[in-house]
Amino acid sequence: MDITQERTEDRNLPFDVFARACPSRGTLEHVTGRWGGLTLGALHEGSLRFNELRRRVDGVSEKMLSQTLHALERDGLVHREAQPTNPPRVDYELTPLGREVAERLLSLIHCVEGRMDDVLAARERYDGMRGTF
Amino acid sequence: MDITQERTEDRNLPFDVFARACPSRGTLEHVTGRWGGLTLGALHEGSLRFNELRRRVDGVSEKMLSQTLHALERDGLVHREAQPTNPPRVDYELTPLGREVAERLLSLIHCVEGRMDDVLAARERYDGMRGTF
DNA sequence: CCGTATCCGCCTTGATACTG
DNA sequence: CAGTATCAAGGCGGATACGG
Repeated sequence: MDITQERTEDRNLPFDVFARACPSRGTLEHVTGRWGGLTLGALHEGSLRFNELRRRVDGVSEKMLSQTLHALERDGLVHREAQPTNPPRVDYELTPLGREVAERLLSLIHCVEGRMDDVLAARERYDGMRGTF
Repeated sequence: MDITQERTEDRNLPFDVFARACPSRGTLEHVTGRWGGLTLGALHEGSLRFNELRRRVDGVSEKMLSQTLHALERDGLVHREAQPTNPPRVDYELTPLGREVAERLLSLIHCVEGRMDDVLAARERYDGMRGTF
């Protein structure tokens, strides 16, 4: 019932991410978490319905997507627009704040994707070290 | 013995982060994981030794820091420099690739930190909705 | 000082079933 | 379609002890 379990970290103390009790650490984890980032990334391309999102983010379960969306909505990054029709239609889209965050996140994602061959090469070097030496 | 448990995701397929089997998803998780991001952030300020890092990143255990560093080193984001002295001294620092990634990550972190009051306000609104009526 | 090895509890996750 | 409820399983992460 409590959306996403907040623990000890969420008290109001100075905003130093490195400190255990920093409130922004929680939000950061929602954003960078396993599904949060991919969800924001998907929504950056435009408004999406629940099951569209589910199909787009490969591997996410209904439950996790639901939890993720609630957390992001609560943090003010995602806006939920429900139409009381039948069948129901619910659209999710980024808020202005969400767009800002998503853009920086995508910059990171693209950076990693673009340098992926470097990463793969580094891995082979690393693994080679331990195998032969 | 296998550093950081790689699962099904790590095959060589097209680099579409949204796909379950995308190799960059793994690296992205190392970078944005609970401790990966904070570790990169700390190292962005300069080279650090193991225990300096451990003190800097509040709440990380030896085991998790060790795992995190290995994953980042394997991905070519962090360089490990061991001096065979006694007592041993090991310095960790970002590689050029690591610096690039860390900068984008920090941009994200600072964005979230800077807008934290918006987030907190959004949360109060959200929680208020569910409390009353 | 710099880690690795082992144990173990708990939370996250995923599957399934169900509701509006 | 758009979710919530429930439950079992296992991996993640912490604590501890030990090794180089």
